[in-house]
Amino acid sequence: MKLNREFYLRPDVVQIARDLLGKVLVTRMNGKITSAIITETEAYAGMTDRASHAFGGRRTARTEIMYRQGGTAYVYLCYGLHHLFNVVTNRQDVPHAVLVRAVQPIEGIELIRKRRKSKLPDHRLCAGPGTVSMGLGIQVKHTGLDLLGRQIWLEDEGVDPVQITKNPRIGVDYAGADALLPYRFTAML
DNA sequence: CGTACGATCTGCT
DNA sequence: GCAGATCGTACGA
Repeated sequence: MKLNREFYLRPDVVQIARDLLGKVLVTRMNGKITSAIITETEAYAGMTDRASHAFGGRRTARTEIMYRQGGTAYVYLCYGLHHLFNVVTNRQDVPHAVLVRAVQPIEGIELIRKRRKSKLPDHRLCAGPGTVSMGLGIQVKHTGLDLLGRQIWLEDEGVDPVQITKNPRIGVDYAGADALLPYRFTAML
């Protein structure tokens, strides 16, 4: 079952980041389905979070997507070459988002491996935010897509995540004190 | 306009 | 462990 709108509209983005562990991220590109279980996420708490693109209410052509209603895809280019996939949460005009940092392939593994051009074992194929998008075929052009649509969505039929750990986020040293917030969640399967 | 800098990955040492 | 890849975005002049 696809996660419903209510799941994404909930106000606590940190809770949603945790709840996304064990859920299934599915893409359908040119009729080809690939899917993977989410094992690592990070919460970005909108205007009050120095690590967020929307800090201070920053609202630009790129970040405009973050201000849409929960259940929207926010994809942006990082370091000029990586497409990072985020789940927008909360109601319209509250720019919260969850970055999906790692997944484990379950469906369409051959295609995922082909997209990745990698010989790594299955469970390491999409073990970082850039490789999640590459493996599932997600690109910047998909930013703004509705996650209740037919191209990218999330499902509830994953697994019960166990041994959830919470740590500071990666690569956000510029965020000062906010870099220490325990907004990163990792699950064992 | 010009420029500095990333919510990273890979391959080589 | 480290450097190089690579370019859109944001912001100041």
